[in-house]
Amino acid sequence: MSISPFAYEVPCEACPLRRMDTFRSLSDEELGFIKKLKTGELRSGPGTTVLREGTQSDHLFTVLEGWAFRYKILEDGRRQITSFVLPGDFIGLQSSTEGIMDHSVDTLTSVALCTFPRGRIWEIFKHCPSLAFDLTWLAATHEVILNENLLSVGRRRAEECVAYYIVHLYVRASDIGLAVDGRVRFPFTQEHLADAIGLSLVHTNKTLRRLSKLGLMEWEHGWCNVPNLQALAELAKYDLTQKRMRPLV
Amino acid sequence: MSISPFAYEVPCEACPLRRMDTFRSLSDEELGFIKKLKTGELRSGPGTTVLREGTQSDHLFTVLEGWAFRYKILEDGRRQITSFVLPGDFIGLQSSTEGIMDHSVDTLTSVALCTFPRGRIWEIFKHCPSLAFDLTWLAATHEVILNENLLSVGRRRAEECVAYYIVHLYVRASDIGLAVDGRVRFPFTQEHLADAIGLSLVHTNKTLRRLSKLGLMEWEHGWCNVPNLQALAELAKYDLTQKRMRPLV
DNA sequence: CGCTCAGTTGAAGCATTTCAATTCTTGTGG
DNA sequence: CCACAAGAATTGAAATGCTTCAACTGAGCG
Repeated sequence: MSISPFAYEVPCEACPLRRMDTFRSLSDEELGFIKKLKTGELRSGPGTTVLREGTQSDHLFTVLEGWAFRYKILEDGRRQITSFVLPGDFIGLQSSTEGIMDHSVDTLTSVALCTFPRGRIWEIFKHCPSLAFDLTWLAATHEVILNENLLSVGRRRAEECVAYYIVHLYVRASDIGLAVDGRVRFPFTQEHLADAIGLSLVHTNKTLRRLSKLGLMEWEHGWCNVPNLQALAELAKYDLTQKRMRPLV
Repeated sequence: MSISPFAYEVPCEACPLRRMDTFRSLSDEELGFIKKLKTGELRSGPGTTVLREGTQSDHLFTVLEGWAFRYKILEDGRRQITSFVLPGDFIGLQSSTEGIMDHSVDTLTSVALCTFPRGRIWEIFKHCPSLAFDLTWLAATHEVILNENLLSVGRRRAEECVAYYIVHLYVRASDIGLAVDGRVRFPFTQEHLADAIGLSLVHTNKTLRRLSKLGLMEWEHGWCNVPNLQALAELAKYDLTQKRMRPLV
């Protein structure tokens, strides 16, 4: 996985997201609008807390590059990762009012974020409905992810649970063009995975090993390969066909 | 709990939601817009499936009255309830594109829904940004609920988990004025609760009994009373102060 | 080259599930 | 108004999946 390929601020015309065919192309008007709203970029190294639960965030972010994750923690340290954040994701909107975050976001890799002032979000709705619609669509899409994960954590057993999450991440990353020779960068530890699926680290590890020995997946040195997605998805009792697609408008 | 207090279609001016002080009041323009979009009402008895996962829904709904719940099921019948649906909630938006639902919605009581054609949602964004903003805010609010529940299912132990969910529902229902003499209608079975928190029915039952004996809650004949919310919330390690509020706009 | 963090493994303990049976509620028809 | 059936709640006991503890191995880094 490359470190940021651009050394300083990116003009929206050259936004790396625009090159991904997962995202719809924008009209000149939309583009101009985004440019006007964009206040800058935030670059952080791995292991940085970008947003902290309980604090107020004056900015919303679009992820241009890198991996991060959203999570909540109980007072005694138990952590639940609610979702992973990949390029194209929008973060900061999922807060209660007044910009108080209901969860934290930490980076996993070096990350480039595009920043927008929260106070001006309203302008999007007022002047650029198509972008506002995208925003809502993004939120709805994220909700689909949360729903499926909730099903997983609540009702799947360890083996299904791990299998599901591997498939989920593998597909998501592949969809935005992060696969290289069928392998996808997994820039996180087994502990992160454990915290995402609500299992203990040890049991997650043992389950991973079992899946590996069955030849259903390989995850070494930060790269993951799933030779037969269909097979792993079936083990997870997960319907691969319900893939997310782009908005109607 | 009363059956629908209105026998036939409700004009938006008299919408029961408008009487709740949780919801912001609408301008004449907004009201007119909603009236134009509203295509009718859907009334269903308890135990009805309003939306089914995998099917296409041409309508979006606002809940005027009654309880329902969103859920997903695995092929072998294991069910995860992702959230309960109360008056003021919006359902149907949380679908993948093309209106294919990613989850189902069943009613718990008699329910009155206000219906909007999905195909015309775009008009809201185009012509009534403030309502579009509300829609997004609603989605973000729901995400907060999902996040907290995910934390619960994944990382809280049985006792905390049950305590959290009771508090959550009690507060949510109270907030929209459903509390009567400090008691709230809980029109669902212990099995529903079990499926919401990802525990077995038996263990949920035993945990409920324990909490009851501790005097932290009473739930009988479909009504729930929590004499000391703070105490129950503390047991759940849940911060009651992070209450949701209404949108900025 | 040694320190630290991530991954791995076995074994013991325990929370939760599953099984099975009984009681309590609620609604329905005689 | 009572008897009965069906659904919901309750309880004990056995089974098990997952967690915790503990120890070791391996990889990456200064």
